[in-house]
Amino acid sequence: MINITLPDKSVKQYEAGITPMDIARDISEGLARNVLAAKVNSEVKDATLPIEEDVKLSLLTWNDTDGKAAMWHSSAHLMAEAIELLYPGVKFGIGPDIENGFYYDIDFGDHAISEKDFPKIEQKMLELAREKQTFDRKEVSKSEALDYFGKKGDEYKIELINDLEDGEITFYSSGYFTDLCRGPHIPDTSPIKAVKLMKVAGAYWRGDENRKQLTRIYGITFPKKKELDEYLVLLEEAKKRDHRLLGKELELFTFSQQVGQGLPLWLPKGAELRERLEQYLKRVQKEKGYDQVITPHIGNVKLYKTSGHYQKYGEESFRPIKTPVEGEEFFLKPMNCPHHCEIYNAFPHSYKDLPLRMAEFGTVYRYEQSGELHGLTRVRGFTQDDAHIFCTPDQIKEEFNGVIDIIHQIFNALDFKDVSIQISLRDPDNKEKYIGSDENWEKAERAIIEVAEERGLDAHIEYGEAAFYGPKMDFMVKDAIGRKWQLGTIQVDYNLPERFDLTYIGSDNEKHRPVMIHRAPFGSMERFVAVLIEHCAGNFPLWLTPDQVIILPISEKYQSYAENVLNLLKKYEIRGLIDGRNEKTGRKIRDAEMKKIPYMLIVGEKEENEGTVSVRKHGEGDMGTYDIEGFAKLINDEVAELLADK
RNA sequence: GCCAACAUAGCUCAGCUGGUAGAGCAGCUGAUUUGUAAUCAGCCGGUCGGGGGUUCGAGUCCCUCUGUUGGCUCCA
Repeated sequence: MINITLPDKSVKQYEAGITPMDIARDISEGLARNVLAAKVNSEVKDATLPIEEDVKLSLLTWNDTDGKAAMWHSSAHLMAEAIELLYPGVKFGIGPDIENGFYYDIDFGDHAISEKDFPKIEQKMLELAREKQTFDRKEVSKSEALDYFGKKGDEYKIELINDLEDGEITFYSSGYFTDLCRGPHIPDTSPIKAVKLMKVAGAYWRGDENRKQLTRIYGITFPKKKELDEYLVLLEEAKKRDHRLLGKELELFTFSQQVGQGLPLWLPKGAELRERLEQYLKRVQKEKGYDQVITPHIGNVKLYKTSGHYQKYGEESFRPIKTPVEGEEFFLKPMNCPHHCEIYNAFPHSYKDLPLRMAEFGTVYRYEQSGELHGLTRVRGFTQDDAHIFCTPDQIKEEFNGVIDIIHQIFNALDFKDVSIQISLRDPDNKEKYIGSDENWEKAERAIIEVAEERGLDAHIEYGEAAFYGPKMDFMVKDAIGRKWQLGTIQVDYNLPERFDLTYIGSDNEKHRPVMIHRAPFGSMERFVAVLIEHCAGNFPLWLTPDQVIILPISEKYQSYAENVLNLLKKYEIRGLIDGRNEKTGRKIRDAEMKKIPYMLIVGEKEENEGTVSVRKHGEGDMGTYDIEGFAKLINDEVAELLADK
């Protein structure tokens, strides 16, 4: 007999060789129907594999991430089977489960596949799923495996097998389809009740752009049709929040073919909003001891040879600009740091000057591959809320703390509640890759980890993800519908101080090398605004939104009263406009709601006589009557609350 | 850059297998003077992304360029 410990800590005894499926059946028939896989100790396995010794066991269902993964991985096999039946002779790459569904990379040979083919593949998958095909695991020797795919003529699988050790190779067969696969899989295909293929895309074999591009088909499956429908609704919701759509509707920004792809044009409302963000950050930074600087948009090629960027990115950048007479070469600046290093070098520095914090909303230009461009999130010209802190190695910790304060403060003001952090450190097994002394790296890495610990930040460490010039800390936010975005960053840099020969005189009257910290709380204004739009679905925080109020006179008779109200509100620093159109109030309200203006003030005879406004809040409705001062206080209190340094 | 799809009025879209462009909204004009999510009527508006080809005839078929979208690769 063996002891099986279940998640509720209860222990059950069974004959050795029992399967998780049998145990599920022993617990309840209902559970058995829902079991997709099993977690045996810490490994996820097929629910049909026998257990021979004492283990901890969790039975995984659709409610478990690992259960979903098994289902989706099995769905990838099911799709492959359907495709193999419909398009004989295709060759298969890899087909894993992903966060939302699965994909399979397939070489269709000369046959071009498109989304038009999806319905027939989906139908075939459902048909096969109904056959309740089991996933049968089989251990095979390397030569058997090579023999099978050799006969099939699938060079991709052969390449994969060649990278595996003999003895660790398993095949899974379901219905007419056999695949090289580590598993685990669901017991049979019956839980796959709803299938949706999402998109086709090209994907390089093994992610290598020099190798053949396979056709990747993405899909997702569910145990209930209803869940698929809900998922599609969620996708619709994400679509409605798309910053490219809202950017156009709310007149925030646009693009022009004439100006060039990836070069955003900020419209008045968008520019005003962005300016407000910048002013806010500037104010916070001023309080925290930053100095604002301004540098030009181009820099001599020599600057980038010194910084090393020329050697690294020269060929993949925009081509240099040449002066007509001297033939001198200049590059559009791809980052601000080299310019800032030269500002540092303009004067000698004492240790007493440090830390020196140099901030600039610097617009930079980077050549991005055309296929990479996307709305405001990936562009060729953008403005970083950049700053460089020049400090001693001992000051790193304190400076990190200061930057984190700023980041928290602004995320808070913008209603990003769910913030997580990635700390990227050196690959401990590969220290030669990095510039800078071992001692300095250790000091910086320790400082970053300590800061995260002392502040109790939700941080995780990634080894080997540091830049070659220093460790970094990246800030991720989760938006209102649960998507993760990478925003701010803080990076330690030992490289540029070296390359630009930055020094300060220490208390020992000797020259020392400062450390540089790059930091950008928003990252780029463009990307940040995009994320903000999607996060708040265009309903910006009151302090930031282009128009805070719109005054809706009931008829032209009340136009002058509306103007009086607007002028009074201006005195309280409240931004607004009047909808003086010859339209019915219902229409004006509707239009104001669509423009997502936070407050609507309806004024007619009653209000004019009493010197009041009738307040309607966006998305909520009638709030009753306020006098002007009372309303101004309502607005200003709300703004103060949002901007309070919590 | 690569794979695939798409590109028709300012916006959202219709236009079957090729016969010479249509709706709603927006805009303009007029009527209406309006009380919490669309008042009515009329008018204006497109060399169907650019170029080339097939055809008696191309928005529709083919090639090519540009751009957009979804991925891949990349991201100082």
